[in-house]
Amino acid sequence: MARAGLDKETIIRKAADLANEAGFERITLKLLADSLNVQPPSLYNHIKGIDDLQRELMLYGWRQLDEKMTQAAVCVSGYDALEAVCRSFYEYATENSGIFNAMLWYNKFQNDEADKATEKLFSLIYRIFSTLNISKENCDHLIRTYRSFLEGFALLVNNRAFGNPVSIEESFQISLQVLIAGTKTFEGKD
Amino acid sequence: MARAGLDKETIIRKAADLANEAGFERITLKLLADSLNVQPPSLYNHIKGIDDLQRELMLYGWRQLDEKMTQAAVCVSGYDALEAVCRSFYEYATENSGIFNAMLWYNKFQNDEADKATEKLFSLIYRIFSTLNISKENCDHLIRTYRSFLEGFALLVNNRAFGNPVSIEESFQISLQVLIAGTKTFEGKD
DNA sequence: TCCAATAAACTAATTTAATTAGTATTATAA
DNA sequence: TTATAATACTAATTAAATTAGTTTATTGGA
Repeated sequence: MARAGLDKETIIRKAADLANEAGFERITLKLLADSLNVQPPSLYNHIKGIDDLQRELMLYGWRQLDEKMTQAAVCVSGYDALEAVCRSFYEYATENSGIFNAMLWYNKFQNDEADKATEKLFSLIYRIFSTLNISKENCDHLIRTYRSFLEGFALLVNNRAFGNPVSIEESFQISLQVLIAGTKTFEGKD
Repeated sequence: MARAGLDKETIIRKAADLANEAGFERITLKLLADSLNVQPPSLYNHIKGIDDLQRELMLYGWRQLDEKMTQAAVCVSGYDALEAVCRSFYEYATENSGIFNAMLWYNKFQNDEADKATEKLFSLIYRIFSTLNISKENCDHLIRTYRSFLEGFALLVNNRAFGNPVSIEESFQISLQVLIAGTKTFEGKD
């Protein structure tokens, strides 16, 4: 039988596609194997199992997001950079809802690789905040504020939990205004 | 064989306990049945299956949270009420991480019952905002801002995604300060 | 009180997914 | 060219969800 030419990268990419199309929770090794025209056990030559697959998908997402956010911060500074970076997070999370779902469970796989994938991202945000005349200590807290809002907002959008006809784009814009106005009250504090 | 005296309520409560103790994703009908000293098929006399169980757990959570938040809003007003209500959300979500996890997937079961469970909650928040001299339109957006932040923050706390030793309690406090300061810039607007 | 109907539990069987064991075949590199 | 390693396979196992069909307890009239 002809070799399928599988490798880890191919498998993760296909899983990412399936996650975005059908939903993260609906990925099974059977479905994945079918999409790749192999039998489920063949996948075990490249991944350790479904937990490993999910972990790889999580890492894949954070690495892609890091790339995208870093690009968004090029040639902008201050609050403009902050806004650009937030917006790129939102775009990635909503355009890749399946992968984003895998990323949410970040915690469960806590390890060096995961830390490495998010470390660059953190230092990017950190660099932006540090140009805003905000104390290091408040920086740490504000990063959590923004991260919470962004993950929460994207999650709710992806889950179509915002029921009424109010514009989601406008809500995002106003939310950023609120956060930024609030952040400004911390300039020079401490 | 003696009847176990099962009913839907008993099953949901036990599932809620298990979700908080072992994690929402780890609930199986086998585990649940064992905890209730029955065989898995017996559960089907009261619930339609595992999807139905998860949906019921989601509703159970939103009803409990509604109750708790309403209590938190008694005898306070304005931004104090807003803060009290946010804090009670946070407490519930972190003290009931398993149930909160079920609540997150709210969307997937969108129906009248789910809407009814969150409707009261929405109108509570709405009433609070409407005392703050904020336009109806901005109200709609700000509710999304707060909701996103609160769900995101609780999710991250529950998943132990805030790695560093910075105080989580302090981050929550500062986040609320940021949101409230930002919200104040919308007073009288529009 | 008795009995029919209903509800609640059961056992047994089915389906589907994840995983493991063991085998065969292809590619590669000495 | 041949040994080795990698890759895919089939077959079997385990575990969970679910369905079918049966039994037994409860309960509300006659």
